[in-house]
Amino acid sequence: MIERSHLEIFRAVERHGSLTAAAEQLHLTQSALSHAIRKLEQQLGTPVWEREGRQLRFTQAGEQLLILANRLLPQFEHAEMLIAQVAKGLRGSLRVGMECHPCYQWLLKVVGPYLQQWPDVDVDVKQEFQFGGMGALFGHDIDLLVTPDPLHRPGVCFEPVFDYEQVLVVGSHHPLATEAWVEPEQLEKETLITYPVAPERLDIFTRFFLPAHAAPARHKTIETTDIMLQMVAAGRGVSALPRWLVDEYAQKMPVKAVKLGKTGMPKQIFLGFRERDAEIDYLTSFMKLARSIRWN
Amino acid sequence: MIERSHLEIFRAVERHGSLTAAAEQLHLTQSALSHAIRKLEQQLGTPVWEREGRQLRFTQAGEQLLILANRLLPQFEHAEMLIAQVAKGLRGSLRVGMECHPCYQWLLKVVGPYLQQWPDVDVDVKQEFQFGGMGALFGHDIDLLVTPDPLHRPGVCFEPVFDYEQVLVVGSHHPLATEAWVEPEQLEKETLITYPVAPERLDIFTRFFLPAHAAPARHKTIETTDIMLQMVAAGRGVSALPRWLVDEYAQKMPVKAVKLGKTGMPKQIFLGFRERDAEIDYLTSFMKLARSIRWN
DNA sequence: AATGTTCCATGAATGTTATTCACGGGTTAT
DNA sequence: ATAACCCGTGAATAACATTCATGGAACATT
Repeated sequence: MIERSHLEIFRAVERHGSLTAAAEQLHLTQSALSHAIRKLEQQLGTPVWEREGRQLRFTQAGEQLLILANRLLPQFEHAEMLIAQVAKGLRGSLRVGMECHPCYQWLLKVVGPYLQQWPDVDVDVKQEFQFGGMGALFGHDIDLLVTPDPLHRPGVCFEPVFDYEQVLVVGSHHPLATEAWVEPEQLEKETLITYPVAPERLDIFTRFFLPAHAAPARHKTIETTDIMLQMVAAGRGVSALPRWLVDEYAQKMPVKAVKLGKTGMPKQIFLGFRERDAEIDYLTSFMKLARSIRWN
Repeated sequence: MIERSHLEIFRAVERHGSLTAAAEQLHLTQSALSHAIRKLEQQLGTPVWEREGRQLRFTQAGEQLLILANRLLPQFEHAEMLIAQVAKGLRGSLRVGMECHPCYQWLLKVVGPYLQQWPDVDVDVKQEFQFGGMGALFGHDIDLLVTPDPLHRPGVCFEPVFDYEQVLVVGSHHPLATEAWVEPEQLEKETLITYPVAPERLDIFTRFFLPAHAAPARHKTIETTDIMLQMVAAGRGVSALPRWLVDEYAQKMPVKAVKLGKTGMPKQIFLGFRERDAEIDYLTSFMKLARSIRWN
């Protein structure tokens, strides 16, 4: 009924004082405006302005329309600007899903510079998914998945963004602290502390204990990295974490990293994304930035 | 660019989940919507939704449009409702101009019931006009003029709304308080207190003193009725006011009304309005109500 | 698998609407 | 008075929106 064009006419008429002048600004003829308003008046059932000699005076209905125009038109224009930015890939929101607990520390280091580089992109981090990280990616709950195990499926791509070594963490005074590496059997009397994740998704089980048909004495789960390492420092157990993470904590608490097996346990973190999104600049840019972050 | 119709489509699609269902609600065909959105997408330079198997998923641009739709459409609808009421004369604002100081007391008695009767009409009272009450009426600064002297001109109508008697007010202990009426000469040693208005617009001068070639000893002006009557009660002067007003104050302070001349001074209050506005219900209703208010 | 249903996209045909053009009447300024 | 300006109106036309008819893709059912 009331269309955006009507509001445009009202605003222009108010600004310029006459139909003719308003028409010029709108790149239309005076006649077009006259027709448009006439029709609107018929629909509304009331005149919106009255001629007072040569000039127009808004009626109360007209005043209402004017208020509406001044309130809504800027919103239309703002939205168009926003969408134009979205279209150009300059603005958007990037929802990052995490399937790897300690990676959160790593992500924080990436997000900082990224927000600088893309001031109009909002970054949102999600950590729990009803149907797993892949489900979240397919269901468009997230746009990017940080995971140590890429589950290749049509429609999604994975790119490795960084390599690291998974190590055993022990308290500084632990007997194993001085070993060059540990074998599974050496941990059979230890308490293993992990994040609360199914064992089949923990490399320490799938790639270390199981192949050797060994197992730790006890298995505890803890949600946060800080508490976990405090437990380890207190000699209450051992854990498996990325070396770079342990190195950071080792500066402030008595923990030590020990190689898992003689050759160590190399791991990779991947970023997964929907194939379709491969052209979104602010998304690929995130991956590029992620790869460039170096760890000493 | 983004039209109201686009927002309608978005809202309907969100509510019903499919183009077909949305089209039905909007009394259009599915094809119409498809075309409309296609064109919008071309203009915006970005798709607004994507097909995901059988159903649609909004893109980020689409989400923006959805937010816009949910914010703006209710405003359009509200404005249309408002204007419909204005058109029917059920809603509006009534700006009342006062050219008669003591009438303010009277107006208050009318406005109360009126606001009850017309809950959607705002009443605004103005008391000062750059070009007089008539000028304000013509200039659309006010819609209704309360005045004791109707100045008939083409385009405006006046209707008497109430008759009263203008009387002299004196303190209860004043020598004149016991008189049945006073003549101009009896006031030649008195101080006359009036509102701050040009003498030629005061009936006490034009209809009482001037015809008798008499005048009061002094003339003071006071803005408010309360202070004026306190001065009179204190014997510091006399004044001319409507009888109904004096009667009200006489209950709480020692003042008395005395007839001006043997026959008294009858007056009328008129309501003036633009001829054009004669059909506005809430305006004529005000006058009708004003006439019906009785004074004991 | 084959079939039917549902939903959307597309292009041509058809209405419908918006806009312009041409004109006339009214108002203001010179 | 006269000219300049502004608005309203109606007919002609250009632009647009909508429908119709059709086809393809994704599900659901058999």
